[in-house]
Amino acid sequence: MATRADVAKLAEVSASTVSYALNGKRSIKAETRERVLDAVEKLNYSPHIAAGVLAGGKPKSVALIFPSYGGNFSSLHLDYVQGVIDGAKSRNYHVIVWPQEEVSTQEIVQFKKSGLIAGVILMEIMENDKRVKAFAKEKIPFVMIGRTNSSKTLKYVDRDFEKVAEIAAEHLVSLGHKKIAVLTQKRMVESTVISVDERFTQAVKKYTEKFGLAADFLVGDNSIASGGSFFVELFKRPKKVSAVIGLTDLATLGFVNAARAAGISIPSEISVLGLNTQLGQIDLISPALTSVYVPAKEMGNSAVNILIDELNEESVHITQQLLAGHLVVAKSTGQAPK
Amino acid sequence: MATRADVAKLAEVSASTVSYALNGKRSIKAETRERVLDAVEKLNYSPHIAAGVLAGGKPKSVALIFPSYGGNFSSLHLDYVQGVIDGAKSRNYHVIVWPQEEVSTQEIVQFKKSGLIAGVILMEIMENDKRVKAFAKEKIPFVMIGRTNSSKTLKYVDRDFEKVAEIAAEHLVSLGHKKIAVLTQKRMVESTVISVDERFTQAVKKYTEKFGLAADFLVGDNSIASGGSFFVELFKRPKKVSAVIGLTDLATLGFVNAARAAGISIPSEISVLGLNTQLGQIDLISPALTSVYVPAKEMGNSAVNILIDELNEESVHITQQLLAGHLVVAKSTGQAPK
DNA sequence: CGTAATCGTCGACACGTGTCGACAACATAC
DNA sequence: GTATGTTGTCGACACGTGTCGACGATTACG
Repeated sequence: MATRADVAKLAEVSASTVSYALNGKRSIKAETRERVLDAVEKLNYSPHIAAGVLAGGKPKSVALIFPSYGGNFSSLHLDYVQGVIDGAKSRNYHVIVWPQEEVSTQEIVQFKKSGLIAGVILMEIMENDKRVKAFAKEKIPFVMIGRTNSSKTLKYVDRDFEKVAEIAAEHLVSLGHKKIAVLTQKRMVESTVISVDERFTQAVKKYTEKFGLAADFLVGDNSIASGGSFFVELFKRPKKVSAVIGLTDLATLGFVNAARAAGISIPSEISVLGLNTQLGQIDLISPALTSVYVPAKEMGNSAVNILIDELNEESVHITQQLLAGHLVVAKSTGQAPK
Repeated sequence: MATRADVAKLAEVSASTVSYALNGKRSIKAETRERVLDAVEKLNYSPHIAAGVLAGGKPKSVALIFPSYGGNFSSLHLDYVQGVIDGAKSRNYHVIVWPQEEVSTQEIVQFKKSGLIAGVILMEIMENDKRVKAFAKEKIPFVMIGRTNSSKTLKYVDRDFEKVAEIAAEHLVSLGHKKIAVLTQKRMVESTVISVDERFTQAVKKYTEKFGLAADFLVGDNSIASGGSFFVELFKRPKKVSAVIGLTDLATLGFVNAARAAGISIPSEISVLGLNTQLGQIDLISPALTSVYVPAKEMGNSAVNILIDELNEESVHITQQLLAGHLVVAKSTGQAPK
């Protein structure tokens, strides 16, 4: 395999000149650089990464804690990871993944000391996350996908719950809806889901009020069965609603299925709008669900970019970012019945 | 950060003794090793990986081509990846992921030359896969998850289609079924799905015959709608079947939903058995689907173990492995109606 | 007791790169 | 003309580890 010395010899320059020609840290005559690049091409040279790291070069790798699979059928995590990988690649970084285990944190700290890792991307953030504390203590740069209430000073990418709620409320209002129901999930202990759900619920509360929508919040869990119960509960009430916002995938799906089974037409009798969902991406629900999608890939991409910006600390950068995602209007929402 | 020299000084031995005490490549007096290990502990020393690689040590990392997300809702890929990561970790290897792009292959070749990668895990194998050719040409060790018809001499982990078919056929026969239908997918061009589906179809053909099951093969695609069509087609026929094997997730789901909507009871009127599915893992289908699950994590785990075995080439090892996965009996299959 | 083999340890070197200081050539300013 | 940068290049060294050859100490064996 070709080394810097080989390139230097072929280009008839010194070894250090080759380095500078390649990394641009000192000025090199254009003609010389040409010669070097030609030689690089001819020898198919690429710098030995380990040697570079050892010699004090900054590592070009980022660690990613790979989520433990939670058991729902969401492709969310896959998209996060893909966003991170693509983002890293576009900036010439590599991604090293770790399983999400207790020991991993300690190992990453060591790996960082080894010089192979520049920073870390975390997902599935929990309240009082031990990893967060460990990385902060060791001063290892990290960015979170998601956040907790105590994340004020940390770097993260998260959903813009308020914006999503606003988009949703606005959409329904624009269709003439006045009374709606919101299908929420009951608080789950020690999970990232807690805050996500609470935040969404609060945001929806805020924006439905703001837009003058009467919203009824139903609490269940994220399952098909729960979706069916929502439907039953809703239609035995006297004062009916004309639209429903579902905050969880399975419950929303269950609701739609129950409605169809009961002969209730969507959207002519009731509109259904999904938030925080991946459902629309697949042909799983009928009619196709109008939703505000989770911009998962973008979030992953953004996270890794924030991290790399920090590493290069070229200037002051964004350290916290909220992404809403777009409303995709499909077949499940329509004009409110008169 | 502590280096080997620091450890050596504290343990009052030479630097090389520290190395040998840690890697066991030369015999060291037990008492000396103790001293070294104590010093390592005290200084929280861990070897600088990049330096090790540079000095000729074998890299302890494996590359994984991260699948491009195909758009179905399967968590299959997530499980593969998790299996690979866990397996690698249990053998003290790290996993570096690449997006599945044309350029990645070339980059991995370079990375390998850089000495940071020992081998590669491939998934989503296609016929005439360029990556396979490239790695074979460059003599980079790799293991595939999945295979093609021309994989005879390559290393891979794949599903044991025959065994799965046998399990399925046996289960239905044991419940007294005589006539069944099989829901298959039409050939898709240039995708890993081709061979998987063909292999399953052939295997099912073989074992239904072997067990004396009359099987009717219906061809559609993997969608809810297609599942509905299957149902319609099946029930307008004169000679009815008592059980159905679904080879794809969405079609199977569509079939079950259509049956329920039509008031056909599962399993008392018709049994449904899913192969090659992740469906049962989630509360998405009702009644719960009896299935032979894809042992995706095990496959990932196995693949990385085959790779690492090869790298260590301690002896002759398994180079090809077929995994069936277990039959999980749920609520969707029962005795054939008389 | 003498010789050979083995054990345990040490010192030295190579691996390939990043980067600092030095220095010649050249441009700029007065 | 001299004094003062600026540009372009080179040589040298450090980074931390794996491992080879050497060598004294110990053991085995006749």
